[in-house]
Amino acid sequence: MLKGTYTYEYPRPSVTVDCVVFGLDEQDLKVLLIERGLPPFAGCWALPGGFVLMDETLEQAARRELEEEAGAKRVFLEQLYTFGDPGRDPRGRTITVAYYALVKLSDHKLHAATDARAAGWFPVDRLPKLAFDHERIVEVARRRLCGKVRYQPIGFELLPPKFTLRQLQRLYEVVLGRVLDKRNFRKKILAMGIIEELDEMEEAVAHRAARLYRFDKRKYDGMTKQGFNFEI
Amino acid sequence: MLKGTYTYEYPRPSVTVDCVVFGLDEQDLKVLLIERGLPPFAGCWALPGGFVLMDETLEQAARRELEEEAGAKRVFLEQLYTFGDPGRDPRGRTITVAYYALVKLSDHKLHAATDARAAGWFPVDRLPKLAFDHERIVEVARRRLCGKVRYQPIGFELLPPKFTLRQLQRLYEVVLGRVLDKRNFRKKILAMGIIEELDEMEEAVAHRAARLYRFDKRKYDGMTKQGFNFEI
DNA sequence: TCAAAAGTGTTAAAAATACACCCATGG
DNA sequence: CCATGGGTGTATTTTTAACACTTTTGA
Repeated sequence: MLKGTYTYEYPRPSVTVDCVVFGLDEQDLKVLLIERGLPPFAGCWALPGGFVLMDETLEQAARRELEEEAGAKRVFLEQLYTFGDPGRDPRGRTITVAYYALVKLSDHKLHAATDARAAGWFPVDRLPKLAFDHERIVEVARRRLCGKVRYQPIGFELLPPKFTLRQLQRLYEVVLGRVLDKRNFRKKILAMGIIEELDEMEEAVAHRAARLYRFDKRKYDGMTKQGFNFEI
Repeated sequence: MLKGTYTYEYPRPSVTVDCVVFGLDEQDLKVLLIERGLPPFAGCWALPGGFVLMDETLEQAARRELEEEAGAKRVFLEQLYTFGDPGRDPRGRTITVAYYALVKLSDHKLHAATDARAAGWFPVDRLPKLAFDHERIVEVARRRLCGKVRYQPIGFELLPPKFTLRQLQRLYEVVLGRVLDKRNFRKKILAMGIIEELDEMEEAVAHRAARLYRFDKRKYDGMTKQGFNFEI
């Protein structure tokens, strides 16, 4: 991407991508934010993102930014919505294609890669003031996650590869914002037959150790072809 | 929008909107297409759409194109997805924000307004070859409609303001692609209490006339606030 | 031995499904 | 008088919801 002059017959907007990166820890659902170094909104927290290059797809742009700014590689990523109101960027008309990503906070190579700029995980319901219209973007992402988690098995993207049923239940409770009945939850999720019981137990807990499970994606894909529908 | 020269430090893509306009008639679910007059893809059928102007929102751009190219005003319109692969437009990098619209084919001021260019309604599962990646866009729109119609009362946007239960049922059958049980369907939809029974009957049919109903949006909005969830 | 979470079944209520006949109308 | 779709109820199955105690472990 050479800096130079590019001339067009009609004015064109800039196009960016922004990513709402969700992670789950013991306390809450969290969002990864980057502290902006440059104006506009210098010193303000913002979503990781940047300009779309001319020879990359939108998803590639989002993955590139995710890697450059958040150190996140090979994560679940899905297009969210495109925000393009005139005036959303004081520098001039900018259209941003927002994505949301789900990462395993246990993989904590994450903000390591964040070159020199401050990065941090913030509880999704106690965010600092954000740059641009990023608060609205996070809100749309939160709603999408809440809706989608119920009928697609994407929640596993927020957990380590091996997890307990309690972790899984807490995930749904946090994302959906309501408590679930333990026995009914376990019955339902196990009846689906898409999570595999392992011969391993939780370790180093100050109480009875829970069994570990793993999401069986191959089986899920097979069942999906047979008409199975995931639903919590 | 003056034609002239606009110069930037970095290259910028063009940004367009395209609309998948769905309508329902006695036979099928249909999509509105416009015959292209100019290259690329001159003579080919394509979705109505065009460039986003610098001072309008994306939705305004979509509504403007819908009105200019399809004569459709005040219709249900929702953002679908943004398509931006390099190479999807042979003229150069073009990112399109796709919308889908639902219109009442009974309002047939529709393709009237289509200035000089040919427009036509095509069955969604027997489309001609389309320009650009518009086939993919229609496919994404069809899936969105199929998913959304089940948990949001948007189907009514495809029917006249007063409709029979049979029409409503056929709508769901066509969109979902499967048959529904008449008695169970009527039971369920009436039990929701969001459609109002009118003192009017169908006219000029060669069999017993069916009662007309109307979607009660006020009531639906009220119930939604109380936690009601529409579901078919 | 205590605190903390793991694990486990049954019952009742609600929702979904399957299913068939008579009625009204216009041609 | 017949063809066409309108309109209606019940029984069965499935799904969901409510609910409490015993077990295991480490501190």
